Amino acid sequence: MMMANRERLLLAARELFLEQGYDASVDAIIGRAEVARQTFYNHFKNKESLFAEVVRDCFLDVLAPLNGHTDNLQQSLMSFAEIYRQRVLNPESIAAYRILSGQALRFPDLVREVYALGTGQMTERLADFLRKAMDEGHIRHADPVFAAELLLAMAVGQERSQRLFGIPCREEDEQLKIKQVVDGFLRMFAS
Amino acid sequence: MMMANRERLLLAARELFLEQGYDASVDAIIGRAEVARQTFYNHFKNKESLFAEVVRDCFLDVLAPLNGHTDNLQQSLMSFAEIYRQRVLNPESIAAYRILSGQALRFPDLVREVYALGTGQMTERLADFLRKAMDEGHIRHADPVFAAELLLAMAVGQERSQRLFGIPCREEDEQLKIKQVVDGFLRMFAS
DNA sequence: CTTAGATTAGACTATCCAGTCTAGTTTTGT
DNA sequence: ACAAAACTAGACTGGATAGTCTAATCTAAG
Repeated sequence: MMMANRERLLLAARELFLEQGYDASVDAIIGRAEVARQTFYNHFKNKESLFAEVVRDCFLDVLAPLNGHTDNLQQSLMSFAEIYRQRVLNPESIAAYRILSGQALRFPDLVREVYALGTGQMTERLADFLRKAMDEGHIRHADPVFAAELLLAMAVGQERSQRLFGIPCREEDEQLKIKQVVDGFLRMFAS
Repeated sequence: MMMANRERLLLAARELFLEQGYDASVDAIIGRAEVARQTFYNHFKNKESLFAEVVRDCFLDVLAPLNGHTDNLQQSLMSFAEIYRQRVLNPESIAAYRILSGQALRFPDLVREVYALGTGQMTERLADFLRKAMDEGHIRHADPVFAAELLLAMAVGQERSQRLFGIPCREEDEQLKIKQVVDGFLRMFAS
């Protein structure tokens, strides 16, 4: 059962880090995991290494799928944008973003790594997809990375900031917003 | 000279909070301000009230000017976007964003207030401007708040995230990027 | 000059925290 | 069954921190 305790610690730490940030104490974590102090240090070198492991997990959940077909751009991009928004705007992702950006000075390498695994990879994927669509003449030729970053930014709009800062968002028609964004994007890059 | 010490404390606290977040210690702050411990507590009830005051200052610096003329939309929006980017992406603003979002759970009211003063007001101004442009037929009618939030998001793109996470940004032609964003935006909302 | 308010240095309390260590108990593999 | 590994509770160290308090010094106004 060695793994059971390790998993309990990871789960408890994930919850507490997301709630309280890196300041969540080791005492609190072992308390929630219902595990002895020594057990914690059997499984992890120190608090930092536990944090690194938790954070790596969290940010892999951001990756949104993108079907490779460029024949129906509007539909592909809309379903991509919808899933991306879900992944990126849910409370857990927001908390992870908050904590990670807050620790960017303390753990610069970890934070860069995790960003590369999440948003970085997502940008690359989308850029590849858009490059293909450009080559096939569905949209105008332009820097695909620029276009990808632009679409990602448009898809989340100000909502990430609002959620990060605890601003109550006016509820809106999710689908309509996504359609407006994608249609607008396609009009920007119409060939 | 009573005010001198207060100002020294505010300045030192601003520097240290931006560097180290809310964890910057009172000792460090009075040390940098070269002021005695008791003096600190003469001027501020506690650390939290100093933090609130510092943070309110920082976020007022975000407001970007927007000339009221809708006759040359491209030019107005480009100069607006340029200044907005400068204000929002400079290292101090990034640090402020990091700290503020990190303290959103601890000081929810303060954080909401400061967001409303900064980005919130900026969104309103831009939305008013766009509404006017819509009414005058320069761009298509649409929800002006949605359009404003979209333009703000497009103007910063992924760069805020990259800077928050310490990702080295590929240097690009600032002006070209701004032009592409504004032109794209105008094509989206062409009447 | 005198006095009141501001300032100084620094001691002090009370709390919290990460990480180590001890000693006794349970689980696991063989 | 037995030994090794894992676990438990909890004490302990060393260090940091916010805020209070004291007593001495400085400054400015009357």
